[in-house]
Parts: sequence; structure tokens; C-alpha cells
Amino acid sequence: MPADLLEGLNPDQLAAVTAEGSALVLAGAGSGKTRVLTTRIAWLVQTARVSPMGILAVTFTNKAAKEMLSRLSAMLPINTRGMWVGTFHGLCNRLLRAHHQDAGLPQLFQILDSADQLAAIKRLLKALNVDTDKYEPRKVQAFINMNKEAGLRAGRVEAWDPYTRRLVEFFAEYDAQCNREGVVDFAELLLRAYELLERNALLREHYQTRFRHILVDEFQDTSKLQYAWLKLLAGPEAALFAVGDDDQSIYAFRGADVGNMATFMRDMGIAEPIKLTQNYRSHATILDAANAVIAQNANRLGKDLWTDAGVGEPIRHYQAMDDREEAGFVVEAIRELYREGLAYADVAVLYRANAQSRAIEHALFTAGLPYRVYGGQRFFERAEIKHALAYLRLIANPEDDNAFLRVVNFPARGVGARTLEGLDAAARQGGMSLWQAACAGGGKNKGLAGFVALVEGMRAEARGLGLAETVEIVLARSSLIEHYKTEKEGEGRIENLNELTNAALAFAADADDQGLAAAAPGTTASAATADDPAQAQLIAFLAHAALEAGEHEAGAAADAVQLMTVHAAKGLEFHTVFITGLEEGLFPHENALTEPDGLEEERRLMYVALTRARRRLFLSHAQQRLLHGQPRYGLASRFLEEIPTALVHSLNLHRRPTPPPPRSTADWGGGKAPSQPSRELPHKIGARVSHPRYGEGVVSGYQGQGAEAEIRVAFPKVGDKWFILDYVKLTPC
DNA sequence: AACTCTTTAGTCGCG
DNA sequence: CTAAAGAGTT
Repeated sequence: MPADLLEGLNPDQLAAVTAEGSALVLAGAGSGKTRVLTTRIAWLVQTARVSPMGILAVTFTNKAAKEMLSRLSAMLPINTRGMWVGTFHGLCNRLLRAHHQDAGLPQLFQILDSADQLAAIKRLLKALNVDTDKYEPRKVQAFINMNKEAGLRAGRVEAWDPYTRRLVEFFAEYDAQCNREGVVDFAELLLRAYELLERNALLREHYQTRFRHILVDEFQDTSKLQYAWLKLLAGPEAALFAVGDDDQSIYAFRGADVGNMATFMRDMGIAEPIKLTQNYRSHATILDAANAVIAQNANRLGKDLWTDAGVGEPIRHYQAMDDREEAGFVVEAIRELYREGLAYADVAVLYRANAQSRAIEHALFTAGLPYRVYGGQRFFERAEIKHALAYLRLIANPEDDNAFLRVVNFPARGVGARTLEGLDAAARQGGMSLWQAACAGGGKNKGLAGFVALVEGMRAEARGLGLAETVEIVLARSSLIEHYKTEKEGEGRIENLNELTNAALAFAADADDQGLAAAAPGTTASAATADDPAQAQLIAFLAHAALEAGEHEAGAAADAVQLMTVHAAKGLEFHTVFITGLEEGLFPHENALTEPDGLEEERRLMYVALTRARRRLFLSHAQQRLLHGQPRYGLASRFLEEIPTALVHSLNLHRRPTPPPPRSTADWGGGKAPSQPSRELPHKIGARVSHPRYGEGVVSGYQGQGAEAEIRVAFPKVGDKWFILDYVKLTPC
């Protein structure tokens, strides 16, 4: 049996799978990384090096965790129960549920997703009377998360200037508010779990003894705190098996630290990583291009991908006049591929920024080709779903202020800003929740009393019932569906609400299936011993909604062209890949260039994009692109020039070199542009122009330089108006 | 309280 | 340009 397991592995893969002790595996794109991970787990169990109980495996996405589990159960006759496989957040949630008392949390703590967190911060800033122009809620949120992700509590953040000191105050107040309300945000999940193990020696030793083998996927994406957590959990004895690729590290902007790979080698005394460089995905031409591009980066552990799959076709490059023509090219090429027998679903169109999808979607739509856009709003993040979830949260815990505020007046029932102000004041004075304040001061406001009665009615009716029934009660009594019936375009929302019942059914079935512990992240030992199992399942479902916002994607099965950002494409592969918008300023993105290692990260992003393709690769750029409604002129991306010309076929040979753009409204050559001459004025003073909103007017003046340049137009009705020259759309008339 | 108008901001995004 | 949040109006 073990012989079967290891059959077909190349020597490097074999070395990785059977490594004794801790190891770092440098797994290039398409080198069989997931196979190595799952085979190693199976091998460890089969050779009795460890029981399933002693294994913990961490992934970054729920999808990866699921995939690992399903591959594992296909490989092994044994059950995967007892194994801890999940995301960092999922595992930390599990840990905190099991030891909520030691972690200082209520048994049924709720999880805030980023939108909930932002709402909580806004509420806090309002209560503190903070000028939100000076302290933008989003910035405060980023500050708090950044520090938590670095493992820092408010008390330990260094603040040298008054502004930062104020942010630290908000940080402290925010944590106090969360503790009062018994809620935990994503970063808190990790930090709290880390502190739990750090402070509680008994618990730490228990888990260190239990988990003999800890495996980490996408190790290059771990943050400092995550790595510290892993080390703590591993202790001195356990074997830590980390798999990653420094060349595919593209999440530094959200706290990932590639440096963890070098640190890990030092900490564990690993001299050399095991390198997986044989690629089973792409033809050599594609790999050569990817190798050449990534070779431009200085900070690498260093490896080149190779294949014995043959040279393959040359890469095609197309230079378009503008983004519309680029999209047209993509559509034509896809049509041709389809005629040749390729399925639409085998084609991916990648772009750097979501805003670019519009032009391509438009072209595909007009041509009548099926497509699917990845990313965007996820199921549990939709407004109507969050409303329904808020009612569920109030059933679980009516003192949840976040949930209370979300639906106290939705659908509208006459609880306005005035009423809420009073309620808020009463709550703060009495040191209680909004719910308590509403109950205490009942009767004052009819709508508020109605709301209290509504929620109490829901709670009473739902008592002891299953999850799906509870959801139905919420849908029936909240009149959310009635509300959306009156709204135009509310049909989709109603469908989603009904889908929520299905999600609850599926979740409950899953939980039954896998026994109490496995599927529901919340239902570990202590939660299962809650007084009310229905309540526990509700909490588990709410945690599931926060931790797995996606999953409920519709139409995934249909044959459709796949549209997504390069980030979203990581980990996927396609027969044919289009990488569009290869222009300086866009890819590499201008914003990235201002950051220290920004260009190298952009280049890694390009490397990820290139290595998604199995057989065919199309690259394109546009000389002119509409961005925010204004034309921008871009030079070809430097990444295009970094690909050896011998690998690339230009599809523009018939075309003359295009003349330079007529006029540079925004000078953004990424450093390559000539020094900016005084800008040409698009409209002479005194010229008659038309504005989309204000109608006709007369240009009366200019002021400012560069991006701040403004134009003044006199309108007969509204008088003089200043507009930012780069953004205003004025047509001569 | 509900509606409409105006202003604003816009890289990538797991859990 | 466009979506979303904030300000202003009815």
C-alpha cells in the first residue's frame, strides 16, 4: 500500500513527502504542491508515524482546505476525523470556542467580518465625537488590523506623534467595545488564539504534545503573527512542514511576510529547502518567459522551472489602440479558439485591476459569449443576507449592538436618527446594550417597541427549533421579503434570501454528517455542551457565514470564459490565458511603485499570471485606456520587455508603429515619460463647452498644475464652477 | 422618515 | 465613469 502511495513521484517530491522532521519545500508553480502535501499526510498516517489526531494542516482558503480533505479521503481508507485541517482563522476559531473561558470570551462569541468591523469602528468614533475627516474610519480600521496582525495590542504600539497616539486610543477603545459586546474580528481571532497558547502553559503543552506534525500551505503568505502561532503550537518537538513559493508572494500589502521563509530555515536549522522545480502544467515557452521575468527580481531564494512537456507554441502579443480594441481582440481570439474546439471554460482573461473587467465584459456580452466574473460580492456579504443574519444574531444574542443597529429600522418602522440618539445616550449612561436600553425605555417610541416585540417573538418561536426553521421564521416575520418586493430589482435579493434557507439546510446536514465536531467550526466540545444545541448550531452557522463568505457561487458549472484579477487567479490553471492591460502604471501598477518592494511584488504578480497558462498565452496592452472616464496613455509594460523576444510573436506586424498619443492629459509614464511640459489647454478661454450635468457654459479660466489643474466654466444657470481637469468631461459645442 | 441630489474616491483582497 | 456615502430637501 505505501508503495502505491509514493508511486509516480519525482525524486524531489519523494524527498519532500518522506522528509523526517521539519522541512521547507520551495514548490514552484505547477510542481505538484498539493499532491505533495496530501501524500505526505497520507504517508505519515500509513507508516504509523502519527495518528490522524496528531496532524494539523493549515491552508489560506477554505477552498484549499476542502480540496485537501477530499483528496485525502480519496487516498486513504481511514477517516480524516480527528485531524485538524482548515484555515488559520477556522482553526483559531475552533481553538477559541473550545477554550473560550481561558481566552476570556463568552461561550457564544460572534465574529465580525470586515464590514461589521468597519461599522463598529464608525459607531465608536461617533460615540467619541471624533472628526471622521481627520480620522477616516477605514484608516482606523487598517491601523488596528495592521497592529493586531503584527501581534501588538494597543498598549504596545509605539506612537511618536499626536496623530498616532490618537489612533492608539481608538484601538484601545475599540477593543474595549468588542470585549463588552463579546465580538471578535478576524485579526482578533488570530491574536487571541496566539495569546491563549502563550499565556496558558497547560493548554500549550497539551496541544504541543498532541500535534506531532504541522503542515502549512502557501507559507510565503503567512504573516509574522501566524508564523509565531505556528511555532508556539509546534513547540520544540513537532515537525513543521512548510510549503511555499517566494516567487508567488503577492500579498505583502495585507501583511504577508516572505521573510518568514528565511526565518523558518534559521529557526529550524534547515540548510537547504527542498526545491520542486519540475513543472507539470505548462509548455517550455511559457516557463521560459516566466523564468526570465522573475529572474529580474533580486530578493529570491532562487529556482528555475523546467518541463519535459515540449516547447509548445509561441506567446502572442497584441498591441491595441485602446481598451475597447483590446477587448475586441480578446473576443475574436476566443471565438477562433472555440471554433478550434476549445471550451470557453478553458479560457481565462486576467487583468490587474477589477475596473478593467468592464470593457472586456462589454465586448463578451455584445458578442454573445458566455462569461463569468470572479470576485465581487460574495453571498454572505450581500446586504439582504447581512440583514437576515442580523436578525439571526439577535436571536442568538439580542445584546449584539452591531446587529441591532443594522436592522432596528430595516425594513423601515419609524425608528429614526433621533430615537437612536436617545437610545444610545441611555445605553451609555446605564452601561448597557442598546437592546437593554430599548427594553427599559420601552413604549416611548412605537417603532422601537414594535422592534423589541418582533425580535422577542422570533426568539420565542425559534426556541428549540432547528437552524433552517429558524431562518424561515426570520424570513417570515422580518418582512424583509415583502420589503424587497416593493423595490425594483429586488427579485435577485429575494432569491438570495430564499437561498439562505438552503444554505442553512446544507450546513445542518453537513454538521450531522460529520458528527458534532468536524464541520461546524464552532461546535467543539464546549459549544456542544451548551444548554441548547439549537443555539449552538445557530452560533456555528453565524461563524460559518463570517468565515466562509464565498462558496455560494451560482452558475459555476456552466461553460463560460473566466474573468478575474491576477490575484484571484493564483492557484488556478487554464489551457489558454489572456493577460491584458500590460501597461506601465497599470501593470506594474503606479501605486505599487511608491512602496519599497512594490516593483518586485508586481513582478511576482506577473510571474503568477504567466504560470497560469498550460498551453497558450496571449499578452496585450492598449495605448490608450479609459480610466475613471478619462483617457490615459500608457507605454508598454516593462514586463513585456523582460520576456525574451524569441518567445513572443507579435500580432501587430501588419500595423504601422502607431504615432505618439495626441495629448497627454495625465503624465504617467512610470518614470519613463519626458519631463512634463506645460500642459496644453484642452479648451480656450471663452470657448463654449457642454457639461453632462450642467449643460452649456463658457470656459472662464484655469488654475493649478499637473493633476490638480482645474478649469473654470461659467454656466448661465448655476454660475461659475471649478472642475478637476483630469476628470471633467467637457465637449466643445 | 424617506427621498433626491451632491460629493467623493477609485490596486490587489483571504478570513 | 460609477458606486456609495453624505448632505439637503420634502
